[in-house]
Amino acid sequence: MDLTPWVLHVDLDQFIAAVEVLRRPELAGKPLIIGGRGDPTERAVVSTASYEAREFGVGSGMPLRIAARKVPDAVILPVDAEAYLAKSDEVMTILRAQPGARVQVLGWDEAFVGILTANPESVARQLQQAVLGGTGLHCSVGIGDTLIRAKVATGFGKPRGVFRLTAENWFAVMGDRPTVALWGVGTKIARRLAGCGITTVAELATADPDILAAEFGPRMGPWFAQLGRGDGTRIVDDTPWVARGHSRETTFQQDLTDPAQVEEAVRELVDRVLEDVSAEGRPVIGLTLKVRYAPFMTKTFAKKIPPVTEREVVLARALELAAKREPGRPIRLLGLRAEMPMPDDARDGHTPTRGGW
DNA sequence: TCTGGGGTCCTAGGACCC
DNA sequence: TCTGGGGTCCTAGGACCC
Repeated sequence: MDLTPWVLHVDLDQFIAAVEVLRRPELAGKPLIIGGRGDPTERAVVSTASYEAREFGVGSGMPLRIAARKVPDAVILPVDAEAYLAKSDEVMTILRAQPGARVQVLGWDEAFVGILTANPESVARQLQQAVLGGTGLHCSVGIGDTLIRAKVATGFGKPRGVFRLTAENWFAVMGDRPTVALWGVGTKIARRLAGCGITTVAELATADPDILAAEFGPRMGPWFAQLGRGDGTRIVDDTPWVARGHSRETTFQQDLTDPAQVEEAVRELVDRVLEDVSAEGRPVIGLTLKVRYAPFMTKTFAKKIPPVTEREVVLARALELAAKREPGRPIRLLGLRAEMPMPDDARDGHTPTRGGW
């Protein structure tokens, strides 16, 4: 037996839509859009669309209003975060129950599974069967010799499939694709890379490290080159997640103009944020207030503060931040983020990634 | 017809200190 | 009169992901 450490990336297919169909089987096969409070006349965006709705060009992040216009027959449902979290927990429990599996959760609907095996495809199929049998949900599995390759592989397995991406076939599969196909490269970075003459994954992999460092800095430069090669850690880290902070945001259906309204909104944000923070018993050591005046105009105000737990003190600090806004300008969104102190041992050793593990 | 809400990490530039 | 060099911390903003 030739046992090798493999990384499997498990990604549930159209997760949110699938959970809704489980609850309401009559929705199966219909174009389904989940977003906001389920009211397409409100300011909100699409969280997930079923494959049937995606046929019409609807995708996550699209304004609900526009999505509803594209698919007049769509069933539009409100986001039910608690239901998705509960289903997600079921899935993760099943994954952890697999013999020898180490599980690193990435989000509601995806996780890395590290496992020692001679046949990763067979393990992948087992995982799919276990998840389907236990929850009724289908998933795709990417197999890789690094986390990055496993994550990227999943896209080629969707839906309900399995795909393997390793050092052997990385360049054959990914080399000619645009850099934006990589996990962690969005449209902005892709454009800056193109400005350096780098448009494909293969070009990024062999790019001059000095040029990348000059353009993106000492950490991100080397990181992007590594990304182009698919290289990186193969260690699935199952240490429990410690949140760096918590935030709450509110988009107002009608812009706020009255200062008293703004103060009331800040008050409410503080209370909502503190619900999460105090549940963990950690003090607040920093606040960031986000103010959106118009669709493309957002300002943030940040302040480090001595560790504090009292609501009244946090509120006073938040109001100080709010006082820095442009007075009299209509506000479309307010957000408040509270930072919390990290245990010393949870700080270090992280590979630079954004919004990831 | 006009962009949610929850996260993470990186970088530039200024303040401040020695 | 003129402004080094190194370090840290903080703020503001950018980018990405699900």
